[in-house]
Amino acid sequence: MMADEASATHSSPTVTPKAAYHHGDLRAQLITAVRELVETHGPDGFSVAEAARRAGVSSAAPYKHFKDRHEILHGVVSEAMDRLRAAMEEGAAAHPHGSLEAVAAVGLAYVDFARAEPGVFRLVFGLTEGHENAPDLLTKGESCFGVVVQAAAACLGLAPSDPDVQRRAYMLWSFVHGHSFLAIDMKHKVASAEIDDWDYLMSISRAILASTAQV
Amino acid sequence: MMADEASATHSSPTVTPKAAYHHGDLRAQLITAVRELVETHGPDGFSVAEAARRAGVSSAAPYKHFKDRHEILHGVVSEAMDRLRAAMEEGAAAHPHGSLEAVAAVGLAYVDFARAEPGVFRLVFGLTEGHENAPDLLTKGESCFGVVVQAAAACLGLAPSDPDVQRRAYMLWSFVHGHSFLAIDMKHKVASAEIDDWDYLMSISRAILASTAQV
DNA sequence: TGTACATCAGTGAACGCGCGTTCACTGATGTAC
DNA sequence: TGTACATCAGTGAACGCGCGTTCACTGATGTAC
Repeated sequence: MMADEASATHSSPTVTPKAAYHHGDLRAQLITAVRELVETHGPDGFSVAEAARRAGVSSAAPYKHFKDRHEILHGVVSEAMDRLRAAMEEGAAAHPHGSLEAVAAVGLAYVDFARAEPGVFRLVFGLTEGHENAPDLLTKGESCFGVVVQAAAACLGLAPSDPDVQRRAYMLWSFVHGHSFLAIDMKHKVASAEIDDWDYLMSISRAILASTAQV
Repeated sequence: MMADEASATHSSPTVTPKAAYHHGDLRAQLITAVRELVETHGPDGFSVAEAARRAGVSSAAPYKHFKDRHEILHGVVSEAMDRLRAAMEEGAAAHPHGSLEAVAAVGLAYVDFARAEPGVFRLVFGLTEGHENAPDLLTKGESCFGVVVQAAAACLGLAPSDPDVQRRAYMLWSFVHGHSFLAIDMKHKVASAEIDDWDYLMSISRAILASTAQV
Protein backbone atom coordinates (compact mmCIF):
# COMPACT_ATOMS: atom_id res chain seq x y z
CA MET A 1 0.00 0.00 0.00
CA MET A 2 2.68 2.42 1.01
CA ALA A 3 4.87 3.88 -1.68
CA ASP A 4 7.90 2.22 -0.19
CA GLU A 5 6.36 -1.13 0.53
CA ALA A 6 9.60 -2.61 -0.76
CA SER A 7 11.11 -1.73 2.59
CA ALA A 8 9.06 -4.49 4.13
CA THR A 9 11.35 -6.99 2.44
CA HIS A 10 14.45 -5.43 3.92
CA SER A 11 15.68 -7.44 6.86
CA SER A 12 16.60 -4.42 9.00
CA PRO A 13 17.73 -1.39 7.04
CA THR A 14 20.19 0.86 8.77
CA VAL A 15 18.80 3.91 7.05
CA THR A 16 15.23 4.25 5.87
CA PRO A 17 15.25 3.37 2.20
CA LYS A 18 13.90 5.95 -0.15
CA ALA A 19 12.90 4.14 -3.30
CA ALA A 20 13.35 0.56 -4.37
CA TYR A 21 15.65 1.47 -7.23
CA HIS A 22 18.19 4.22 -7.49
CA HIS A 23 18.13 5.58 -4.03
CA GLY A 24 21.31 7.21 -5.15
CA ASP A 25 22.95 6.90 -1.80
CA LEU A 26 24.06 3.30 -1.76
CA ARG A 27 27.77 3.92 -1.80
CA ALA A 28 27.64 6.11 1.30
CA GLN A 29 25.14 3.81 2.97
CA LEU A 30 27.35 0.79 2.43
CA ILE A 31 30.29 2.57 3.96
CA THR A 32 28.16 3.48 6.93
CA ALA A 33 26.98 -0.10 7.25
CA VAL A 34 30.53 -1.44 7.12
CA ARG A 35 31.63 1.10 9.68
CA GLU A 36 28.90 -0.10 12.00
CA LEU A 37 29.81 -3.73 11.40
CA VAL A 38 33.47 -3.09 12.07
CA GLU A 39 32.50 -1.28 15.22
CA THR A 40 30.23 -4.04 16.43
CA HIS A 41 32.05 -7.16 15.35
CA GLY A 42 35.63 -6.03 15.08
CA PRO A 43 37.83 -5.21 12.11
CA ASP A 44 37.29 -8.57 10.49
CA GLY A 45 33.72 -9.19 11.48
CA PHE A 46 32.62 -7.67 8.25
CA SER A 47 31.27 -9.15 5.04
CA VAL A 48 29.97 -7.68 1.84
CA ALA A 49 26.83 -9.76 2.21
CA GLU A 50 26.05 -8.44 5.68
CA ALA A 51 26.73 -4.86 4.63
CA ALA A 52 24.33 -5.24 1.70
CA ARG A 53 21.71 -6.70 4.01
CA ARG A 54 22.06 -3.72 6.32
CA ALA A 55 21.73 -1.30 3.47
CA GLY A 56 18.63 -3.16 2.33
CA VAL A 57 19.91 -4.26 -1.04
CA SER A 58 20.81 -7.55 -2.66
CA SER A 59 24.21 -9.02 -2.11
CA ALA A 60 25.19 -8.22 -5.69
CA ALA A 61 24.39 -4.52 -5.49
CA PRO A 62 27.63 -3.46 -3.75
CA TYR A 63 29.57 -4.56 -6.79
CA LYS A 64 28.06 -1.72 -8.78
CA HIS A 65 29.96 0.66 -6.53
CA PHE A 66 33.05 -1.25 -5.44
CA LYS A 67 35.35 -3.57 -7.29
CA ASP A 68 35.62 -6.02 -4.42
CA ARG A 69 35.51 -6.26 -0.66
CA HIS A 70 38.92 -4.64 -0.30
CA GLU A 71 37.71 -1.55 -2.05
CA ILE A 72 34.85 -1.14 0.44
CA LEU A 73 37.22 -1.43 3.36
CA HIS A 74 39.46 1.04 1.63
CA GLY A 75 36.55 3.44 1.38
CA VAL A 76 35.78 3.13 5.06
CA VAL A 77 39.36 3.74 6.05
CA SER A 78 39.72 6.67 3.70
CA GLU A 79 36.62 8.33 5.07
CA ALA A 80 37.70 7.67 8.64
CA MET A 81 41.09 9.24 8.05
CA ASP A 82 39.45 12.34 6.68
CA ARG A 83 37.36 12.65 9.81
CA LEU A 84 40.33 12.00 12.05
CA ARG A 85 42.35 14.69 10.42
CA ALA A 86 39.48 17.16 10.56
CA ALA A 87 39.04 16.45 14.27
CA MET A 88 42.73 17.00 14.92
CA GLU A 89 42.68 20.30 13.07
CA GLU A 90 39.62 21.42 14.99
CA GLY A 91 41.34 20.53 18.20
CA ALA A 92 44.33 22.68 17.36
CA ALA A 93 42.17 25.56 16.16
CA ALA A 94 40.33 25.71 19.46
CA HIS A 95 43.42 26.97 21.27
CA PRO A 96 45.88 29.82 20.75
CA HIS A 97 48.29 29.19 17.92
CA GLY A 98 51.58 27.95 19.31
CA SER A 99 50.23 27.07 22.72
CA LEU A 100 50.93 23.81 24.50
CA GLU A 101 47.17 23.45 24.78
CA ALA A 102 46.90 23.34 21.00
CA VAL A 103 49.36 20.45 20.91
CA ALA A 104 47.52 18.59 23.63
CA ALA A 105 44.20 19.22 21.90
CA VAL A 106 45.45 17.57 18.73
CA GLY A 107 46.33 14.54 20.80
CA LEU A 108 43.02 14.62 22.59
CA ALA A 109 41.14 14.59 19.30
CA TYR A 110 43.11 11.51 18.35
CA VAL A 111 42.37 9.71 21.59
CA ASP A 112 38.73 10.73 21.47
CA PHE A 113 38.43 9.30 18.00
CA ALA A 114 39.91 6.01 19.15
CA ARG A 115 37.60 5.82 22.14
CA ALA A 116 34.56 6.73 20.07
CA GLU A 117 35.26 4.32 17.23
CA PRO A 118 37.68 1.69 18.45
CA GLY A 119 36.83 -0.78 15.71
CA VAL A 120 37.39 1.72 12.94
CA PHE A 121 40.49 3.02 14.63
CA ARG A 122 41.95 -0.46 14.70
CA LEU A 123 40.97 -1.00 11.11
CA VAL A 124 42.72 2.18 10.01
CA PHE A 125 45.97 1.07 11.55
CA GLY A 126 45.63 -2.63 11.05
CA LEU A 127 45.04 -2.91 7.35
CA THR A 128 47.31 -5.84 6.68
CA GLU A 129 45.57 -7.30 3.71
CA GLY A 130 47.17 -5.53 0.81
CA HIS A 131 45.99 -2.00 1.37
CA GLU A 132 49.01 -0.71 3.15
CA ASN A 133 50.45 0.25 -0.19
CA ALA A 134 47.46 2.30 -1.26
CA PRO A 135 49.12 5.64 -1.97
CA ASP A 136 46.14 7.78 -1.05
CA LEU A 137 45.97 6.27 2.42
CA LEU A 138 49.66 6.90 2.93
CA THR A 139 49.11 10.48 1.89
CA LYS A 140 46.24 10.87 4.32
CA GLY A 141 48.33 9.36 7.07
CA GLU A 142 51.08 11.82 6.37
CA SER A 143 48.72 14.74 6.48
CA CYS A 144 47.43 13.60 9.88
CA PHE A 145 51.01 13.54 11.06
CA GLY A 146 51.37 16.97 9.47
CA VAL A 147 48.84 18.38 11.91
CA VAL A 148 50.98 17.23 14.82
CA VAL A 149 54.09 18.63 13.19
CA GLN A 150 52.43 22.01 12.64
CA ALA A 151 51.29 22.28 16.22
CA ALA A 152 54.68 21.22 17.58
CA ALA A 153 56.54 23.61 15.30
CA ALA A 154 54.35 26.53 16.32
CA CYS A 155 54.81 25.68 19.97
CA LEU A 156 58.57 25.44 19.68
CA GLY A 157 58.82 28.45 17.39
CA LEU A 158 60.68 26.43 14.78
CA ALA A 159 60.04 25.54 11.17
CA PRO A 160 57.98 22.36 10.58
CA SER A 161 60.81 21.01 8.51
CA ASP A 162 63.26 21.27 11.41
CA PRO A 163 64.54 17.77 12.25
CA ASP A 164 64.10 18.44 15.95
CA VAL A 165 60.48 19.34 15.35
CA GLN A 166 59.95 16.20 13.28
CA ARG A 167 61.48 14.10 15.98
CA ARG A 168 59.42 15.57 18.78
CA ALA A 169 56.27 15.41 16.70
CA TYR A 170 56.91 11.75 16.11
CA MET A 171 57.46 11.25 19.83
CA LEU A 172 54.14 12.91 20.52
CA TRP A 173 52.46 10.81 17.91
CA SER A 174 53.95 7.60 19.29
CA PHE A 175 52.73 8.47 22.70
CA VAL A 176 49.24 9.45 21.70
CA HIS A 177 48.94 6.45 19.41
CA GLY A 178 50.02 4.10 22.16
CA HIS A 179 47.75 5.64 24.73
CA SER A 180 44.85 5.36 22.29
CA PHE A 181 45.45 1.69 21.71
CA LEU A 182 45.94 0.92 25.35
CA ALA A 183 42.81 2.84 26.21
CA ILE A 184 40.64 0.82 23.85
CA ASP A 185 42.36 -2.51 24.42
CA MET A 186 42.42 -2.46 28.16
CA LYS A 187 39.09 -0.74 28.32
CA HIS A 188 38.41 -0.72 32.03
CA LYS A 189 41.73 -2.20 32.97
CA VAL A 190 44.95 -1.07 34.62
CA ALA A 191 45.98 2.50 34.85
CA SER A 192 44.44 3.71 31.62
CA ALA A 193 40.93 3.82 32.99
CA GLU A 194 41.70 6.19 35.82
CA ILE A 195 43.46 8.61 33.57
CA ASP A 196 42.18 12.04 32.71
CA ASP A 197 43.13 12.34 29.08
CA TRP A 198 43.55 16.08 29.09
CA ASP A 199 45.86 16.29 32.10
CA TYR A 200 47.72 13.37 30.75
CA LEU A 201 48.23 14.81 27.28
CA MET A 202 49.23 18.17 28.72
CA SER A 203 51.94 16.68 30.86
CA ILE A 204 53.27 14.43 28.16
CA SER A 205 53.30 17.28 25.65
CA ARG A 206 55.20 19.36 28.16
CA ALA A 207 57.67 16.58 28.84
CA ILE A 208 58.38 16.00 25.19
CA LEU A 209 58.49 19.58 24.00
CA ALA A 210 60.50 20.77 26.97
CA SER A 211 63.08 18.00 27.15
CA THR A 212 66.71 18.90 26.45
CA ALA A 213 65.83 22.29 24.98
CA GLN A 214 63.72 23.99 27.63
CA VAL A 215 60.63 25.64 26.23
CA MET B 1 60.19 -47.28 2.09
CA MET B 2 61.36 -44.79 4.61
CA ALA B 3 60.25 -45.18 8.19
CA ASP B 4 58.38 -41.92 8.01
CA GLU B 5 56.82 -42.46 4.64
CA ALA B 6 53.69 -40.98 6.13
CA SER B 7 55.33 -37.62 5.68
CA ALA B 8 54.90 -38.00 1.93
CA THR B 9 51.21 -37.41 2.40
CA HIS B 10 51.79 -34.22 4.32
CA SER B 11 51.32 -31.21 2.12
CA SER B 12 54.22 -29.27 3.62
CA PRO B 13 54.88 -30.02 7.27
CA THR B 14 56.36 -27.22 9.32
CA VAL B 15 58.29 -29.60 11.49
CA THR B 16 59.45 -33.03 10.45
CA PRO B 17 56.84 -35.46 11.73
CA LYS B 18 58.08 -38.18 13.99
CA ALA B 19 55.52 -40.95 13.85
CA ALA B 20 52.14 -41.19 12.23
CA TYR B 21 50.35 -41.54 15.54
CA HIS B 22 51.14 -39.98 18.89
CA HIS B 23 53.98 -37.77 17.98
CA GLY B 24 53.22 -36.27 21.34
CA ASP B 25 54.02 -32.77 20.25
CA LEU B 26 50.91 -31.77 18.36
CA ARG B 27 49.76 -29.11 20.74
CA ALA B 28 53.03 -27.21 20.57
CA GLN B 29 53.30 -27.79 16.85
CA LEU B 30 49.82 -26.38 16.24
CA ILE B 31 50.66 -23.29 18.19
CA THR B 32 53.79 -22.86 16.15
CA ALA B 33 51.84 -23.34 12.94
CA VAL B 34 49.25 -20.76 13.97
CA ARG B 35 51.98 -18.35 14.93
CA GLU B 36 53.49 -18.69 11.50
CA LEU B 37 50.12 -18.28 9.83
CA VAL B 38 49.35 -15.18 11.82
CA GLU B 39 52.74 -13.82 10.91
CA THR B 40 52.33 -14.55 7.22
CA HIS B 41 48.69 -13.78 6.64
CA GLY B 42 47.82 -11.39 9.41
CA PRO B 43 45.93 -11.86 12.67
CA ASP B 44 42.83 -13.18 10.93
CA GLY B 45 44.44 -15.10 8.15
CA PHE B 46 44.37 -18.17 10.26
CA SER B 47 42.18 -21.27 10.20
CA VAL B 48 42.16 -24.46 12.18
CA ALA B 49 42.20 -26.41 8.93
CA GLU B 50 45.30 -24.70 7.62
CA ALA B 51 47.09 -25.07 10.94
CA ALA B 52 46.32 -28.78 10.95
CA ARG B 53 47.60 -29.08 7.40
CA ARG B 54 50.83 -27.40 8.40
CA ALA B 55 51.27 -29.70 11.33
CA GLY B 56 50.65 -32.65 9.03
CA VAL B 57 47.53 -33.96 10.71
CA SER B 58 43.88 -34.25 9.79
CA SER B 59 41.60 -31.30 10.31
CA ALA B 60 39.90 -33.03 13.20
CA ALA B 61 43.07 -33.66 15.17
CA PRO B 62 43.36 -30.17 16.70
CA TYR B 63 40.12 -30.75 18.55
CA LYS B 64 41.82 -33.34 20.70
CA HIS B 65 43.93 -30.54 22.14
CA PHE B 66 41.76 -27.46 21.89
CA LYS B 67 38.07 -26.90 22.49
CA ASP B 68 37.66 -24.65 19.50
CA ARG B 69 39.50 -22.16 17.32
CA HIS B 70 39.40 -19.49 20.03
CA GLU B 71 41.28 -21.71 22.38
CA ILE B 72 44.12 -22.14 19.87
CA LEU B 73 44.41 -18.41 19.43
CA HIS B 74 44.35 -18.06 23.16
CA GLY B 75 47.25 -20.48 23.39
CA VAL B 76 49.27 -18.52 20.86
CA VAL B 77 48.68 -15.26 22.65
CA SER B 78 49.43 -16.73 26.03
CA GLU B 79 52.72 -18.15 24.83
CA ALA B 80 53.64 -14.90 23.11
CA MET B 81 53.01 -12.89 26.24
CA ASP B 82 55.28 -15.19 28.19
CA ARG B 83 58.06 -14.62 25.69
CA LEU B 84 57.46 -10.88 25.62
CA ARG B 85 57.71 -10.63 29.36
CA ALA B 86 60.84 -12.74 29.45
CA ALA B 87 62.44 -10.52 26.82
CA MET B 88 61.58 -7.40 28.79
CA GLU B 89 63.07 -8.85 31.94
CA GLU B 90 66.22 -9.86 30.14
CA GLY B 91 66.50 -6.36 28.75
CA ALA B 92 66.33 -4.85 32.21
CA ALA B 93 68.77 -7.37 33.64
CA ALA B 94 71.41 -6.48 31.07
CA HIS B 95 71.93 -3.05 32.61
CA PRO B 96 72.69 -1.73 36.08
CA HIS B 97 69.68 -1.85 38.39
CA GLY B 98 68.08 1.55 38.55
CA SER B 99 69.80 2.93 35.47
CA LEU B 100 68.04 4.79 32.72
CA GLU B 101 69.54 2.25 30.36
CA ALA B 102 67.63 -0.51 32.12
CA VAL B 103 64.38 1.36 31.48
CA ALA B 104 65.21 1.95 27.83
CA ALA B 105 66.22 -1.69 27.44
CA VAL B 106 62.82 -2.84 28.62
CA GLY B 107 61.30 -0.65 25.96
CA LEU B 108 63.72 -1.88 23.34
CA ALA B 109 62.80 -5.49 24.06
CA TYR B 110 59.18 -4.54 23.49
CA VAL B 111 59.87 -2.79 20.21
CA ASP B 112 62.14 -5.60 19.06
CA PHE B 113 59.40 -8.09 19.74
CA ALA B 114 56.94 -6.08 17.68
CA ARG B 115 59.37 -5.75 14.80
CA ALA B 116 60.29 -9.43 14.91
CA GLU B 117 56.71 -10.71 15.10
CA PRO B 118 54.37 -7.98 13.95
CA GLY B 119 51.49 -10.34 13.26
CA VAL B 120 51.64 -11.93 16.69
CA PHE B 121 52.15 -8.56 18.30
CA ARG B 122 48.98 -7.27 16.67
CA LEU B 123 47.15 -10.40 17.66
CA VAL B 124 48.14 -10.03 21.29
CA PHE B 125 46.72 -6.55 21.43
CA GLY B 126 43.90 -6.94 19.02
CA LEU B 127 42.01 -9.86 20.44
CA THR B 128 38.53 -8.54 19.97
CA GLU B 129 36.67 -11.76 19.58
CA GLY B 130 35.77 -12.63 23.11
CA HIS B 131 39.14 -13.29 24.61
CA GLU B 132 39.72 -9.92 26.14
CA ASN B 133 38.05 -11.16 29.28
CA ALA B 134 40.29 -14.18 29.68
CA PRO B 135 41.65 -13.62 33.18
CA ASP B 136 45.00 -15.28 32.61
CA LEU B 137 45.77 -12.98 29.69
CA LEU B 138 44.90 -9.95 31.78
CA THR B 139 47.23 -11.23 34.46
CA LYS B 140 50.02 -11.71 31.98
CA GLY B 141 49.43 -8.24 30.62
CA GLU B 142 49.70 -6.82 34.08
CA SER B 143 52.92 -8.61 34.76
CA CYS B 144 54.41 -7.20 31.55
CA PHE B 145 53.45 -3.78 32.77
CA GLY B 146 54.97 -4.74 36.09
CA VAL B 147 58.38 -5.02 34.47
CA VAL B 148 58.13 -1.42 33.29
CA VAL B 149 56.96 -0.31 36.71
CA GLN B 150 59.87 -2.06 38.43
CA ALA B 151 62.43 -0.47 36.14
CA ALA B 152 60.90 2.98 36.50
CA ALA B 153 60.65 2.68 40.27
CA ALA B 154 64.27 1.63 40.55
CA CYS B 155 65.36 4.48 38.34
CA LEU B 156 63.39 7.06 40.30
CA GLY B 157 64.30 5.56 43.67
CA LEU B 158 60.67 5.24 44.62
CA ALA B 159 58.38 2.38 45.53
CA PRO B 160 56.65 0.61 42.63
CA SER B 161 53.32 1.36 44.26
CA ASP B 162 53.97 5.11 44.23
CA PRO B 163 51.28 6.78 42.05
CA ASP B 164 53.90 8.93 40.38
CA VAL B 165 55.83 5.82 39.39
CA GLN B 166 52.67 4.19 38.08
CA ARG B 167 51.88 7.24 36.05
CA ARG B 168 55.31 7.54 34.53
CA ALA B 169 55.47 3.84 33.85
CA TYR B 170 52.21 4.09 32.02
CA MET B 171 53.54 7.02 30.03
CA LEU B 172 56.56 4.95 29.08
CA TRP B 173 54.38 2.07 28.11
CA SER B 174 52.09 4.25 26.00
CA PHE B 175 55.05 5.62 24.18
CA VAL B 176 56.76 2.32 23.56
CA HIS B 177 53.49 0.70 22.56
CA GLY B 178 52.73 3.47 20.10
CA HIS B 179 56.19 3.46 18.64
CA SER B 180 55.97 -0.29 18.19
CA PHE B 181 52.71 -0.07 16.32
CA LEU B 182 53.84 2.80 14.16
CA ALA B 183 57.06 0.99 13.39
CA ILE B 184 55.28 -2.10 12.11
CA ASP B 185 52.38 -0.30 10.45
CA MET B 186 54.33 2.29 8.58
CA LYS B 187 57.14 -0.13 7.94
CA HIS B 188 59.42 1.90 5.72
CA LYS B 189 57.39 5.06 5.93
CA VAL B 190 57.66 8.49 7.53
CA ALA B 191 59.94 9.22 10.37
CA SER B 192 59.82 5.83 12.04
CA ALA B 193 62.13 4.18 9.54
CA GLU B 194 65.02 6.54 10.10
CA ILE B 195 64.86 6.18 13.83
CA ASP B 196 67.45 4.48 15.93
CA ASP B 197 65.39 2.71 18.51
CA TRP B 198 67.97 2.84 21.25
CA ASP B 199 68.68 6.57 21.04
CA TYR B 200 65.02 7.17 20.73
CA LEU B 201 64.05 5.13 23.75
CA MET B 202 66.82 6.66 25.82
CA SER B 203 65.68 10.19 25.11
CA ILE B 204 62.04 9.43 25.68
CA SER B 205 62.82 7.63 28.93
CA ARG B 206 64.81 10.61 30.02
CA ALA B 207 62.06 13.04 29.07
CA ILE B 208 59.42 11.09 30.93
CA LEU B 209 61.38 10.20 34.03
CA ALA B 210 62.93 13.64 34.35
CA SER B 211 59.86 15.76 33.72
CA THR B 212 58.58 17.91 36.59
CA ALA B 213 60.70 16.13 39.18
CA GLN B 214 64.25 16.31 37.83
CA VAL B 215 66.09 13.06 38.10
C1' DT C 1 5.60 18.41 -24.62
C1' DG C 2 6.23 13.51 -26.29
C1' DT C 3 8.63 9.65 -27.70
C1' DA C 4 12.86 6.44 -28.43
C1' DC C 5 16.60 4.80 -26.52
C1' DA C 6 21.10 4.41 -24.07
C1' DT C 7 22.63 4.02 -19.63
C1' DC C 8 22.54 3.41 -14.89
C1' DA C 9 21.66 0.84 -10.66
C1' DG C 10 19.33 -2.43 -9.03
C1' DT C 11 17.57 -7.94 -8.65
C1' DG C 12 17.80 -12.80 -7.41
C1' DA C 13 19.49 -17.14 -8.46
C1' DA C 14 23.44 -19.66 -8.76
C1' DC C 15 28.38 -21.20 -8.38
C1' DG C 16 32.29 -23.08 -5.96
C1' DC C 17 34.97 -22.66 -1.88
C1' DG C 18 36.99 -23.32 2.53
C1' DC C 19 35.87 -23.45 7.04
C1' DG C 20 34.48 -25.21 11.88
C1' DT C 21 32.97 -28.96 13.90
C1' DT C 22 31.17 -33.71 14.74
C1' DC C 23 31.21 -38.58 14.34
C1' DA C 24 32.22 -43.40 14.43
C1' DC C 25 36.33 -45.42 13.79
C1' DT C 26 41.19 -47.36 14.69
C1' DG C 27 46.01 -47.76 15.68
C1' DA C 28 49.49 -47.12 19.43
C1' DT C 29 50.61 -46.88 24.28
C1' DG C 30 50.76 -47.83 29.24
C1' DT C 31 49.40 -50.52 33.06
C1' DA C 32 47.61 -54.45 36.02
C1' DC C 33 48.16 -58.96 36.88
C1' DT D 1 58.23 -61.59 30.54
C1' DG D 2 53.50 -62.03 28.47
C1' DT D 3 48.84 -61.01 27.87
C1' DA D 4 44.23 -58.27 28.30
C1' DC D 5 42.41 -54.15 28.23
C1' DA D 6 41.43 -49.16 29.07
C1' DT D 7 42.78 -45.01 27.29
C1' DC D 8 44.81 -41.84 24.41
C1' DA D 9 45.50 -39.45 20.00
C1' DG D 10 44.96 -39.90 15.76
C1' DT D 11 41.84 -40.65 10.93
C1' DG D 12 38.83 -39.39 7.13
C1' DA D 13 34.34 -38.67 5.65
C1' DA D 14 30.63 -35.85 6.16
C1' DC D 15 27.56 -31.88 7.53
C1' DG D 16 25.77 -27.29 7.05
C1' DC D 17 27.06 -22.57 6.62
C1' DG D 18 27.99 -18.06 4.92
C1' DC D 19 30.74 -15.85 1.93
C1' DG D 20 32.60 -13.51 -2.52
C1' DT D 21 31.56 -13.05 -6.90
C1' DT D 22 29.29 -13.60 -11.49
C1' DC D 23 25.49 -13.60 -14.55
C1' DA D 24 21.57 -12.54 -17.35
C1' DC D 25 17.98 -9.84 -16.23
C1' DT D 26 14.94 -5.53 -15.53
C1' DG D 27 13.08 -1.29 -13.82
C1' DA D 28 14.03 3.76 -13.55
C1' DT D 29 16.27 7.82 -15.30
C1' DG D 30 18.16 11.33 -18.43
C1' DT D 31 18.82 13.00 -22.95
C1' DA D 32 18.31 13.89 -28.07
C1' DC D 33 15.27 15.16 -31.30
